[in-house]
Amino acid sequence: MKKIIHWFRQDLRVSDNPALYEATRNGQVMPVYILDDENAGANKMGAASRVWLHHSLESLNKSLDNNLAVFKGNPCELLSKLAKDHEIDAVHWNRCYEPWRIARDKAIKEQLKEQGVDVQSFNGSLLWEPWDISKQDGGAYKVFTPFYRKGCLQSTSPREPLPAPENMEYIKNGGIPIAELGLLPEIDWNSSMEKHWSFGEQAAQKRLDDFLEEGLKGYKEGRNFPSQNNVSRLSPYLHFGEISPHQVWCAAINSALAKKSENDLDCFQSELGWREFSYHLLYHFPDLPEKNMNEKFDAFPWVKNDSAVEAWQKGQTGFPLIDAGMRELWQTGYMHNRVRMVVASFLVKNLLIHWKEGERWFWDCLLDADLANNIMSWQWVAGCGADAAPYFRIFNPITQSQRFDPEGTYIRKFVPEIKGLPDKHIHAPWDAPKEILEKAGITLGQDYPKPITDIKASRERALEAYNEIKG
DNA sequence: TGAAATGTTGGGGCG
DNA sequence: ACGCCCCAACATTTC
Repeated sequence: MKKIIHWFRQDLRVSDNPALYEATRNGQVMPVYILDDENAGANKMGAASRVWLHHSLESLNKSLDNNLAVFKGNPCELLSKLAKDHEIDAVHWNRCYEPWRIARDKAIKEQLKEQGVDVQSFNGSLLWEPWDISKQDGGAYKVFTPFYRKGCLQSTSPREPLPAPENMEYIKNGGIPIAELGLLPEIDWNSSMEKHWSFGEQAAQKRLDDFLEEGLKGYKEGRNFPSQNNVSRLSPYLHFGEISPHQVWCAAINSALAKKSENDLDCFQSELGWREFSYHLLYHFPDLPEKNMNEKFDAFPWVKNDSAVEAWQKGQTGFPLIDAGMRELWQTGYMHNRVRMVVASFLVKNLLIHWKEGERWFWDCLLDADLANNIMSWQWVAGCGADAAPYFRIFNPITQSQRFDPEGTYIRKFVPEIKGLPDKHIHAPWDAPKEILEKAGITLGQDYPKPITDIKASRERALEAYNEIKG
């Protein structure tokens, strides 16, 4: 019997966990989690993510019959010491792909090997490894469609999920209580957010099942409407590995509805494909978090405007759809994808604020904050990323609102102070006739802000700014 | 995974 | 009856 540490990182589950599965087949297991704030640098986990992590660790610990050993500190030192103290034969983990984690893990592997400890790493969180997908000429794909269709879909199919290990034999160990990681905030802003979610592996499976039963039908169209329940809302679970993309991919293919609506299935799978694309790009272009993929944007005339940024963050821009989205983010730790695109376009294009500013806010507020996805998506919206939206594609927040929230259901949920406005005027209150505003009990500038910018003028200003760098 | 400007077409009102 | 204008409605181009 070998003695093996399974180091949990972004794989907080026991089913379809390749590294854990192999460990339990080969010996006794010490399950370990280490909160590493020392190596992350600028990419230290945000506040909302920490709340999610807290609850997910509690859940995982239960699944492991309270055998999860939790630590805070530098994983290299901690693992090295644990291995010595407990005469460990091997350390297992599932791979992570953020540049700082790759560098850290490489150093840890060397350290442990030097100590005579075997290290095994596995793929637990990507359908295709970034180094297995490349163009004919050997280079990395920079365009989504060929990456996905030629690269991924014509490569080997994702594996079938593994079962949860049975009859695990644990190696007892200390560690600290999860509460002592200090993941929950001192001021209680989290409990209202928590009401919107269930945490942990079983909750993830239930969310997947519910989505496949209720949301997948009509996904292709319905996913655009923030008041409809057609999106999966699996992103936080995927980020922390409470569910694997393999489990999602295979369950979707095998679901009852998949055969009936292939378009919906294809569309949903391609969204998982975008996740793969993000990781692929971050792996091959590790300076993406700091640098514009398109260097022309280094000369872009970004504007500094703290009060505009603050209005955006707090959902006080005077544009109902934007404000609804930003408040959904603040209140629930999540924002519907369509609305993410609209609020991002507004910040970057109508306000000319650097995408990094929005990226940092999302990083801190999103429960699903994920370096690869967040960076790729912001660069995509800003127009500086790989296969990005062309610079002249500027969302009109009013048109988007009329098109994707026609009855104002989503707006009324998160911007209740204007809920008395009729559908026709809820998208642009400043255009409503006086008597209608009065009837709804709204004085613009008091009960709800006047718009902080002129959409037509700011659009033209953005086009001029982009023209400067077009070259 | 846009929006606005510009171009084209065809039906209806009207002198 | 006919031509002219207007303007939706749709298509194409441009940003």
